[in-house]
Amino acid sequence: MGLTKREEFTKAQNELALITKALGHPARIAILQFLIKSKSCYCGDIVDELPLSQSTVSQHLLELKKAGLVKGDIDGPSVCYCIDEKAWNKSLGLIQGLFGSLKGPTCS
Amino acid sequence: MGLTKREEFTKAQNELALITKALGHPARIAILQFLIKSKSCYCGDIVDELPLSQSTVSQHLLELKKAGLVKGDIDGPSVCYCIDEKAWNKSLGLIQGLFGSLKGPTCS
DNA sequence: AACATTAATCGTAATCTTACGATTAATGTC
DNA sequence: GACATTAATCGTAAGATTACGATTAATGTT
Repeated sequence: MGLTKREEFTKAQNELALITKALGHPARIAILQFLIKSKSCYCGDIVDELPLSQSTVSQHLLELKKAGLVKGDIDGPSVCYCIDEKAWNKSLGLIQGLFGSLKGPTCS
Repeated sequence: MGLTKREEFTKAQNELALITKALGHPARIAILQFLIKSKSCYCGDIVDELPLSQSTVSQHLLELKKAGLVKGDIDGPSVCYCIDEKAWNKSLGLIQGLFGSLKGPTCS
């Protein structure tokens, strides 16, 4: 065992889980907050800000990229990481869809 | 290595990550959706609905409980699992706080 | 061309997660 | 009290995640 039964769940469930999973680490929250507050950013700037090594930050950025939250534009020898605004808004929509589907108490 | 450096991040970052991490598995999304759509629910009902064993569902429910999204009220030999509405709304607020902090493009 | 800078990737180790079956604990029913 | 039902917990196996240092690849600078 030890492997998630993704194929047993719906595409929508997997999609939402992929996004929230990417958000499920404090370092990745910190990276996103940094990208938002300091505008356009290089991996090196994030490494300077966070208590993690360059390779670890690079790995977290890859997670965020796989979830679609972030995109990286090559800029010379650097890569400029930015929030993918379209995906960002869509992701919030998916999350709000889940939270908003609760209308009243689920039990009394 | 192999262990998240939680203490290096803020309490708020860890709190948000705990919630999103709990949401980061399709089975747990499915469980929450089931609790919402079918109102008050027992673990056994969830087991019948999902392609997972009783012990695995129990484990996922524990994850959701640790994140505070769900609470379990003992009802005879059963446990009635419900969305913790207060925590639910607070969680959405935290997530919206992150998403809403993006005002414009992070890079051009 | 030689060198510096930047970030991805590789290799590795520790730990966590996911999943299951089996067992146990708690409650209710006969 | 014996038995059934419900769900937690235990034990275990496979695999994923987190983290690091070292290396590599790509680009820019001298």
